[in-house]
Amino acid sequence: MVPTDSSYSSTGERPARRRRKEARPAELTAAALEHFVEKGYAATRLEDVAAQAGVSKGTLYLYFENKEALFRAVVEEGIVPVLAAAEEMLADFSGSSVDLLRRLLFGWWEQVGATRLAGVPKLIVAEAHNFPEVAQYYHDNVIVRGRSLVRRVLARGIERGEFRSLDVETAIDVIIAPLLMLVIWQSSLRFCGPEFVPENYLQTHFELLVRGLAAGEETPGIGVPDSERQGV
Amino acid sequence: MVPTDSSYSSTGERPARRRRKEARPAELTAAALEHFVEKGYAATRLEDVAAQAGVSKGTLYLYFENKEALFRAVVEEGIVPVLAAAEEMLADFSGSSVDLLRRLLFGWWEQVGATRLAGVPKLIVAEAHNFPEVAQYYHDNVIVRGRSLVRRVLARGIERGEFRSLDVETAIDVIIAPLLMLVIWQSSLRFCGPEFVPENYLQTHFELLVRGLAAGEETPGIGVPDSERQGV
DNA sequence: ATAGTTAGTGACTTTTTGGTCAGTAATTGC
DNA sequence: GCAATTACTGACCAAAAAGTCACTAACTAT
Repeated sequence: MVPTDSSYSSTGERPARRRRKEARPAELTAAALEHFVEKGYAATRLEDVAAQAGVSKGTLYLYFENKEALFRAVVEEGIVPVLAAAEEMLADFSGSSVDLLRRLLFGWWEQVGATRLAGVPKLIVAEAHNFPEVAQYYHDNVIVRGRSLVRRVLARGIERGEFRSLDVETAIDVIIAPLLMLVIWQSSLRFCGPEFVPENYLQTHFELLVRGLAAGEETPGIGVPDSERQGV
Repeated sequence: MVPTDSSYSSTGERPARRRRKEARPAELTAAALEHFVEKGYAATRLEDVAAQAGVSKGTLYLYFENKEALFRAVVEEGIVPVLAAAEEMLADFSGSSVDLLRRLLFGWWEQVGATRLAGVPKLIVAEAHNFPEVAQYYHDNVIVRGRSLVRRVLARGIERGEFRSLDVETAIDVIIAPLLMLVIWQSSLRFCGPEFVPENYLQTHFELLVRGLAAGEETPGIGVPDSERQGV
């Protein structure tokens, strides 16, 4: 995010030039992610990215063929490992499905939502049309696998009689949507004041979900609106 | 969206030039909305926008001072009337709060989600940082008022004993998030295949909500996870 | 008809920025 | 030390797109 060696002396001369072949790519993609999320792909100037990473524009082109390659690297970096960890956690879990769902939601928040990775969904949403192949990559490696995680939790809960049976595929989307919206909000509209607490938001979402999924008696009024109901 | 008079003759000569002072601005903003949503603000070429509206670039500059003014016009156009209609509907409604909530969700879908206006949220999300004053306008005139609508439905339901009491402000966000995510998805990732039906998605969201909001006995397992519970 | 008004045009200028490369200096091997 | 290597620099180039304006032609009033 910031050049590691930023020891300006008080006289204002620039920091000594350093050769750090290993560290450059990660510093550049980190800086690029920040700029892409903040300003969008097209409005991001590579010179600014390079400057934030503490190098010149020419150096950026030593490590990335062009702007699009940098964009691909930003997206492809560091997303998959998180999913792998979650998949493993889910495989050997023995508690209730409600607990499992809670773990999934809050684990996601800690591993993704509260980190710099939270900017990626906004980036994908904003640039999907301009980079269809990157969007496809994200779809196959993040969306499909993420949906699969939720699907397994729902199936488990239904099988064990903890959740009522419902349209699983659609429910997955409804469960994930507030999570995505949370990070998208945070990385675009910042005027959700200090009274907005992500943990409370997640907790409310979770509570609504658990009650909404719970097996039990029918809740009245869900099917056809009263106003459109014909006398029987 | 498209030049009204697009009668090319079979010989390939261009359509006759027409003077249509009144119609131009709306046609230009409609074309611009499409391009902005599809490619993003910075990647949109004004020459393309003008061409799609059936005029030259010079004409665009007759009606809008510059690119940013065009962007502002796109956002400010045609959002408020929809909200006004919803506010009125809500004011004189006498049925159950569940029905009211249903009307709000599906009414929003018909009036916004299924129209070209559906692209605006993605546009705002993507460009909020580059146009803080436009984001502020959208916040004050759409977000605040939209949240207020949902707040009144929830307050009404709680007051009448139809809904349990809960953290209303946070619940509002959780209710709105899947709606926004729906239109954002649709205007960016298009690979949600033909098996994805927005109406089903809305119905599932609604059903989860109604059960989640319903007044009634406590559902176990919501508070502290079993795994973290100490013996009493 | 026809002179006057103004919507509309598109070639041109200006600005911005992605991308290049000849040169510089930090590091390594001897 | 000193030469060889190469990470790094930033002035420069070229392409793209915003923005301008002298000119054209559709409409209008008389």
